[in-house]
Amino acid sequence: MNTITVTFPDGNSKEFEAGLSAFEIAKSISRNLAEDAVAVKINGVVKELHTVLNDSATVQFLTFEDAEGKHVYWHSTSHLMAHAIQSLWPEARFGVGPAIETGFYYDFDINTKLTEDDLRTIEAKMMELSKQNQSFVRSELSKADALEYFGKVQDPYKVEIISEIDETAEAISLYKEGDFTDLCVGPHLPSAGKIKFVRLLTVSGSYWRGDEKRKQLQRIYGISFPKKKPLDDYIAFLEEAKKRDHRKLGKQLDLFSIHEEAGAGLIYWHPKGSMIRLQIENFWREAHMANGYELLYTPHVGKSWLWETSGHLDFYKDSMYSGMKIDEQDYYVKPMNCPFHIMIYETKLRSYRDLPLRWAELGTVYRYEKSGVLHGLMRVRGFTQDDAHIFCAQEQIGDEIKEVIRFAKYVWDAFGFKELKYYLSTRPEKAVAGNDELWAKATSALENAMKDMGIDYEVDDGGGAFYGPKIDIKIKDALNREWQMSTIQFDFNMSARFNMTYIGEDGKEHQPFMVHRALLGSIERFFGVLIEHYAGAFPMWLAPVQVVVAPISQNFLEYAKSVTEQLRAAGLRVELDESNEKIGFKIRRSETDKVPYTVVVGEKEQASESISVRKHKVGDQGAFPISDFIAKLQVEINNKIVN
RNA sequence: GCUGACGUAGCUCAGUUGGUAGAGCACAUCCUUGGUAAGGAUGAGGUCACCGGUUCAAUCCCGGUCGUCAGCUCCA
Repeated sequence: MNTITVTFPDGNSKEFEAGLSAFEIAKSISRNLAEDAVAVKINGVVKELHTVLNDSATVQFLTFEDAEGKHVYWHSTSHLMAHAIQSLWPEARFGVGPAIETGFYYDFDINTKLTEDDLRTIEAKMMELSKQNQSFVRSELSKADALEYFGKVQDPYKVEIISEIDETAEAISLYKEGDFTDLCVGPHLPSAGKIKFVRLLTVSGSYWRGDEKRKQLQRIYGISFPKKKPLDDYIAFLEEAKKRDHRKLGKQLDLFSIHEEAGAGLIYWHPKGSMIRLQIENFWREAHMANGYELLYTPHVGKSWLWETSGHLDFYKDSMYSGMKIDEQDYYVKPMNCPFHIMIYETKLRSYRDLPLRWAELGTVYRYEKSGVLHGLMRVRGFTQDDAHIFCAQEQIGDEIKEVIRFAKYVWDAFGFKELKYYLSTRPEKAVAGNDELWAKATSALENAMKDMGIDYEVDDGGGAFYGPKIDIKIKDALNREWQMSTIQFDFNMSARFNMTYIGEDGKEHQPFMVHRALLGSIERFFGVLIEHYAGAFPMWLAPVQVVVAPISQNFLEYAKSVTEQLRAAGLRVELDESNEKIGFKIRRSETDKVPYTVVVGEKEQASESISVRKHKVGDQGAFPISDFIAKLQVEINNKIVN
């Protein structure tokens, strides 16, 4: 009998008989391991649990806790869902059904339009099938046989996929689970019984192969878990996200509105929202001035010459607000600020001594976004970019990029976002501007800046804009969701089209490098993310109302007014609750408004010239002299403390 | 833009299988002057998104438009 050596991730190894399956090996080690394992990694490749080992190998058992294990688990769940759909609607034809980062989906073609209720029916069917605990069985066919098989079951989608597989490819694999057979590379769970808790989330349309010219199939998204607790946690997470939805909180807290009769995707900032925005902008301006930027203001419209020169009328006319005639000339609302900054650059002959120029503007732009993509503050038609353009000489690009990254980190830190992720996007196929040399220099400037700063980054090969490479920065919010916010992009297109130059040390004309960067992205979207991040409970420095003063009864209104005046004199944003309500009601109102502090004053406080302080979500803090309270709040504001 | 769902008072929602509507909160007035998350009474408030069609009659059925929501596609 042959023996093989199996090495485990912890470095230990053990002898086994050849010909045992990974599952049997797991069982011999621990019953729990065999129970929890969903797949196995043999010599670094993910395989099914019943894969037979004939040679010595490194073996790592994957459970649902591993990302790769989850992937297998969810992929098998998508098959189980397709199986359930096929049982319920036998005419169903299937597109693709992969696992995704959180869960899975499957695209399919059936005559019925599914509703939320149907999702519950499908879930029930899946549970019924799971109880049958059928194995996932792999089989392999030649391309011709596979085509014949799916031709016979008349699935045009699978036939299309198979017909595109390379002739020279090895056998095509199918997976059968019960009476459902699917084209699939695997790997899968040993059997469907491992799928214990399933939640189907949404049903919607999706284009076959992502092509908007082709048929729209129905797609169901779902997620599944081997235990109940993580499913409950996930549902709780979804509910928490729903509670924090900036559209809901924006209404509740009276921050902003959108008016269908006045135009979709256009934001109205209410007094409280405006106050928060003012704080954001004040910080932004001061930070820029303190970090080597100069501030600009530029117009909102420009003549067609500008947009012809910039190329926007060629590339983006469909998403520009249509032109308006003024004095027989076509003017367009600006979709970008860059051309305006360039106009300022070109008002005089620039010398290398002037560079780098760092010009920043909170520039409001308008872009036509398709009606179906608008989403609260996150995707709008009119928004204010926290834009800046850096014009510099080639030898300065490395330092400039580093400086932008350092500054971006500083700004995100101030808003309470500590975790940033960096992505480098390189030259795409569709690149039309710049030559090989420019792309190479700019790309390495971006890459080296991150390397020098010890920053980990991922590379999105070919993900750059057509006019230059870029770094994108994503942030993680309080619910661990990622948002793409900052972008640092080289632009070879504008500088060339506007024929920008500076006179170098050598007395000759050179084309400056142009870097386009936005940190917050758009103020609107940033505000949306901020609302959700803080769940509407803004830290003191941003809170539109920092303190509510609530007298116990009308008898103490005069004292309450005096307290309010003192707090306002210290620069705090204070509201006095003069309403003829009980203190309990006033407290409730300031709590639901998420005001950081509520100051209660009555007979006691008036007598001792003090105030009682209640902190949002925490409760009564007891009595303080007013000056102590002011000093404490000023520390909180100045240090941008997040509670 | 595409597929589907949806649009009733300022907000959150009931309701009418076709006979023009209701609650809670918010708002106004009055009573109450109360110590840490909702005191009481009364009142006002709606062209049932908009435009057409069918019908004796449309908020309800049909068509279109606008908008919202979940995705898809897109995002300089």
